Amino acid sequence: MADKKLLLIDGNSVAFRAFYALYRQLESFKSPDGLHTNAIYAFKNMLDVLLKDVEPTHILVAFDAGKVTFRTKMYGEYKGGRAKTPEELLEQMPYIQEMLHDLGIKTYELKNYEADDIIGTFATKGEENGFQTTIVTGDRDLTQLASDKTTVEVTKSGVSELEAYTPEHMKEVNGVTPTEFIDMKALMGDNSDNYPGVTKVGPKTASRLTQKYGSVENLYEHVDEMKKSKLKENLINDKDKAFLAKKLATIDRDSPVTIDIDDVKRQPVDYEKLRQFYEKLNFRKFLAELNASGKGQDDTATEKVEYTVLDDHNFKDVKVTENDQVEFYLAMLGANYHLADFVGFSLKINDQIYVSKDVELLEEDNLKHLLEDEKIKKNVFDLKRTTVGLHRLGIHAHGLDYDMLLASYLVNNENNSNDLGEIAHLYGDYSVKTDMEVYGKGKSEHIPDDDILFNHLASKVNAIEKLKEPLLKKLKEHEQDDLFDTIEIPTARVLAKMEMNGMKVEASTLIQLQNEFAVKLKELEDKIYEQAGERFNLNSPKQLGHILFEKLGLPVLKKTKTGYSTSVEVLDQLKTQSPIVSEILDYRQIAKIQSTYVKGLLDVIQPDGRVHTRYLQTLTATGRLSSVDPNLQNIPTRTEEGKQIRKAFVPSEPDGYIFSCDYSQVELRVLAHVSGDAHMQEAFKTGYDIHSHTAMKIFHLDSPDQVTPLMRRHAKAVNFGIVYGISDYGLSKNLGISRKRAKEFIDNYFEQYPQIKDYMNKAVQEARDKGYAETIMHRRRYLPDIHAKKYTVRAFAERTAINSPIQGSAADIIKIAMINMQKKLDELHLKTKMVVQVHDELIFDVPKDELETIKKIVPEVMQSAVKLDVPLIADSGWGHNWYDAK
DNA sequence: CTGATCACG
DNA sequence: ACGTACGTGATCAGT
Repeated sequence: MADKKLLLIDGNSVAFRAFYALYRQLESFKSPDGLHTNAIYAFKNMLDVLLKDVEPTHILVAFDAGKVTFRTKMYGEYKGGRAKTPEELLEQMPYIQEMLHDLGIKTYELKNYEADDIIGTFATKGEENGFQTTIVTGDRDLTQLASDKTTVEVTKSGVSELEAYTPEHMKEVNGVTPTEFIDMKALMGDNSDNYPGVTKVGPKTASRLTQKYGSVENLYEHVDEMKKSKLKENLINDKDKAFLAKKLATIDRDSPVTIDIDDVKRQPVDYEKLRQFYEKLNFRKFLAELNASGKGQDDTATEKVEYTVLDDHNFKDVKVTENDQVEFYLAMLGANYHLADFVGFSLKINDQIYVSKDVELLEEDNLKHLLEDEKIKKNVFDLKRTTVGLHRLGIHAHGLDYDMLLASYLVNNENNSNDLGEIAHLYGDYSVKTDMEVYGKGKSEHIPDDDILFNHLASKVNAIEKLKEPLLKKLKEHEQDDLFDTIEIPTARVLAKMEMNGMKVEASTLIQLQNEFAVKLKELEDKIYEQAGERFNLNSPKQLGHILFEKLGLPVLKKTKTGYSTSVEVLDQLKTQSPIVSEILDYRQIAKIQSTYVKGLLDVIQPDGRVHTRYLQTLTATGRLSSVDPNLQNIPTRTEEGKQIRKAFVPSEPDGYIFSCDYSQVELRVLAHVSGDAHMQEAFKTGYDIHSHTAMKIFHLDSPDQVTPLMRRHAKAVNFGIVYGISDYGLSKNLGISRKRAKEFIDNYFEQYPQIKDYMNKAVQEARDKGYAETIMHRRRYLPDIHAKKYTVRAFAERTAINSPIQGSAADIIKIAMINMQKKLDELHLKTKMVVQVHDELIFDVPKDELETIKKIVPEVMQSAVKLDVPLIADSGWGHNWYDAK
């Protein structure tokens, strides 16, 4: 017999979560009849995940039957004062029930009882009948039902993440057993259900008392023995409240339900009705799934795309003029397009689609011309990838001036997918599958049969064409057409050049370092093992924690989720306790450099003696680039050992130079600009050292001479903190000063730079009003969490609202500088190559005789990228390797 | 595949 | 009473 598995879902609570998970898309999720469908859609998505994970034999979705329950009769204020359920959600509830019915899932509600009680009752039935039970809810109340046979999954942020409450997890979180959780709630009450517990008792105190006394009843038997205290007084005064709260908090595990466990057995899906339902609500994704599964089909079978397969004979038939609409897609298997195998290509010219696996056809005159002619405009998905791929075939692409990937990134960068199919789905087009569906993943990744592959490639060019207009319309609505045309598209072209050029890395230098570091590491290892009295894996935080905190008995200053923390922060404080600690720190530092940089870089030097990174242009939330394979944006610079790595980065020509130019304080200058703060602007205009200036301001000094190095260091941290959306706690931790002192710094700061404070308030308010934060070039970052109920979540969104326009505008600025820079290099026919970007810094590979020109033009171009209310300053350095270019 | 750690701006 | 600085990527251990 199959396993007996019971899934119990709190329908109202999950629908509520589902509704808010897609709240931002509320108005885009509408059926043709005008019904909102976001909660129905998200509910189904979540249900699919659950069905897959749990594989239940029995399911019940319980709903609340109405406002009046035995609890409201007991206590009139129960769940009073709650915000009314939004009408847009209420209207969806019957449809959720209808959908569940079509899916063969039982729904149930019971007059006078809440969904919780139905679930409690079935959880009991499940335990009695030998079921393994999973409960899913958005409400922590139900966690009291957790047992060895019953797991309670509580939805975390959104609906996709779940927190599994087992008795063990309950113990970790609340320090009590599931049953004791009821007593804990009795003492602390429940704000969201609007009943009080004992005055001044919160989760901490409630947990402590429950752990000590086990139950409310037992606590009150012993209350007289307690020491005189405010707490004791409160406990005595609020005894009635506590007992009432206990009744309210207790889920009825024996409510008079009229159905039994056999009635919730999963029934067959009614595919025909389900299809009609999806059609009525315009759920194209689920319809596509139905089609794909071949279930409940009618005459709308999976869309087959018409295409012509190109080969040696017919490729000449492809003809194109400047007026044609052209889409092109070049397929490679694998993320790293510098190396990945070609799979094929697809080409759409007006209504005609061509596909082929033979990418060498692209080198034929007519096709090569099509791709290289600037006047023939091509729409693509991932301009940079396409450009690099074609370059490997000897084709120099021009006229790629629309990129679906970049467009979708600008419109909404919450989803950072790089998959054409996934992105198409976001915009309601399910005609194209994801690469994962077609190619598989991991071990089973493979190229499918021709008809499937060709259909996939054809559907891609189709989707690029279909979604172009809607995406351009969105860009226009967002006032992002300039950002798209004059920044992102040209940046993609510049980055393609930088990546293809790559940077020369001398393996010999790295190998020499590798040997030196190996000796140092061996010495350190020996010393550490000797003091530890045993050999162990130094790279394992777990084993290291065991040695330091259990064997050697060092004090535990910080813990992680999984055990002792052994981070730098902790070890730095323990340095004085034992010499082993300093040696571990040294070991860690060198081991990091050895494995990540020396070994890591050696692995990615290509046969041309160079590394070819990929800049990810559509990943970050702020508009910055990121760099992978290898990451050239985190090459060490802070320690001398680390810095040595930079000696391996050399110019192409032996007597050439690496030239580096970085913006000075670009983020603070952006802040001075966007805030309009007169004092900060003045400081930048007069060319003050900004951190000293800040030190003068916050320490009330008259002259820069009075600023000590410590004051400057503190002021610098405050300036950084401001950019990050400061808190006194964060600053105090960073500087190792008291929280009070940190608060003084911040207060002084805002007093001295009042418009900065105004800016921060305005940034947060604007994010609340608009739902997003925006850079000087209209790059957006959506911040749905700005309305979150939980303080931590909301506060994070607020800091983000402050930081994103600053970090993002700085990213806009350097992108403009890069575009102008490449243009200048081309105009002057220089051989110098721009090779690396590190957020506020550009690195160049310069032939000897161009150094003087570069010294002059690079800072000029960078400083004039945009016109701010304060000057932009860029500082240069150069040498025969990256280390010396400072 | 996730978490801890540490490299960068 | 609570928990916090903003962005990233690579490596390793251990589930």
